[in-house]
Amino acid sequence: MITRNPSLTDQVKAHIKEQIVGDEFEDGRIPPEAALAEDLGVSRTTVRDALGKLEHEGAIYRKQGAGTFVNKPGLQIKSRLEEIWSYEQVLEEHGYKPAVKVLRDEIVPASRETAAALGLEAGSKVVEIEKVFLESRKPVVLTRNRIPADLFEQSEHEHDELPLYEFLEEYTDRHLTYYVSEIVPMAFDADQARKLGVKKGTIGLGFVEVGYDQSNEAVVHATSYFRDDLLRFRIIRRKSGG
Amino acid sequence: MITRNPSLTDQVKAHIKEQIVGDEFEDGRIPPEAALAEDLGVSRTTVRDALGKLEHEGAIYRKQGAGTFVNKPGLQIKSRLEEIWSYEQVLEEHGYKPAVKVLRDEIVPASRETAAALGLEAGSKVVEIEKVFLESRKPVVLTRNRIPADLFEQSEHEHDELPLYEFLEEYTDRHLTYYVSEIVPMAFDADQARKLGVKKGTIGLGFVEVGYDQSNEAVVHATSYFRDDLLRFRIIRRKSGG
DNA sequence: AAGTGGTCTAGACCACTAT
DNA sequence: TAGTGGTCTAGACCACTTC
Repeated sequence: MITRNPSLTDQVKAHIKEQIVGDEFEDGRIPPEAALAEDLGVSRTTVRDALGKLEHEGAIYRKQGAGTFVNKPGLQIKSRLEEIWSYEQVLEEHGYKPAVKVLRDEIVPASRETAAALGLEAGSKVVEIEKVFLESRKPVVLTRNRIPADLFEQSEHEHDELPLYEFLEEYTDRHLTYYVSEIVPMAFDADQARKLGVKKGTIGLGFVEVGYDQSNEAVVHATSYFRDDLLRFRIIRRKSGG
Repeated sequence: MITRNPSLTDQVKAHIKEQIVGDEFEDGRIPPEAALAEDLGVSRTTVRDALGKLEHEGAIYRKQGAGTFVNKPGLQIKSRLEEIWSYEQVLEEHGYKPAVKVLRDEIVPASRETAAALGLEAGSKVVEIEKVFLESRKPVVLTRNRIPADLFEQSEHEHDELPLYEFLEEYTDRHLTYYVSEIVPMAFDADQARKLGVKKGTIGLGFVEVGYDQSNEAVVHATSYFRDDLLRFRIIRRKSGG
């Protein structure tokens, strides 16, 4: 199911990113687009697409008429909400060595919320997987994923400790492409608190999310809970977004 | 300080968006890019850029080889974190008729946090503006903006009830281009609770943000607090982002 | 005036989906 | 196999910053 090599644009992006983190640009000034294009033997469009991605993730900024520059503070932003795709990765970025523990993995009838989120009949069967992500034995993240059971060809599966998108590609023909996430501040209940290793009533963050596949169909209803003392999310908000 | 007319791309985007919300596409299917380009008399690149923006904001989705389609659920997502640029706008999207009240507007020495966030000497003067946003007399959002005082040519200013980006363009030569926001779940203290019209200890969301201008300089340190019972944020998280 | 990023064009070819 | 979106090219002109 794995597809083609990285696009030219992504190769150019990676190449420039390397030079940025290697601090190879004088005064944080990145060469003109035309020069980059010629040096790398690609069109200016390809260079611009690559720079656009780097700008979007905060690694560089551009000033019309002036040039393109390294954004040093932007490079240091960790756990950007828009870029999260697996919690192991998030914890690694923080310098942790993450571990995953599967607490539960079973087929249950969908709750009303899950059925609504996934567009299922009430009471349809879903696979529900509960995991905690830990760093040096301290729980940081608790997740509950619910996936329609009929997406799976076989009812048995291993590897449920994999990141969800890999798990889905392993056992179904669905590819997660995006999530819509609701951000919920909350006091943890007894169950959540116990699994996160904190006292009941501790304040933390929750996400209520629906994940969609390549055909824009809802494939997963997820709820996640985070220890605010160990992990805090950031986001870059841009004017151009609207 | 206002500049040129909307780009062709943005005009095309607006045109297609109109047709989408007007439900003018059969079966939610949007015409091929080549057809749109010819009909509108622009290049396919321009059409693609416009469609790319619409896809990014969740209004459409594309399937390679198959076509481009209206994303009905995506159209209904309100208060998307990435797109927020003024809280009046957010409240309007929710069908509220927002009001703004300026609680405070004064020049004070920067706190340590503010000085660090803005790269100022400790104790430098900053303009601090505190506002609440209300809907039908209920406070929903409380914000505190701190701007270096020496950005202002004159020490007096009116119109401090304007959205911050308009206020800055009115009185300084800085344009806000993006924010880096940290998301903080919290229990409101007595002061916050009183100003938001809730009980002390009520759980809500906070942002701690730094806003940057067109030259990537920090121009505002903002802290904002939200009533979770009246306003909840969402975000679209994409795999392509990384 | 020179240099740089921003927008736009016209066209080629590839990868994938549907039938 | 036909049709659609995805990638890439080469080049033109504009808007803005810098000197």
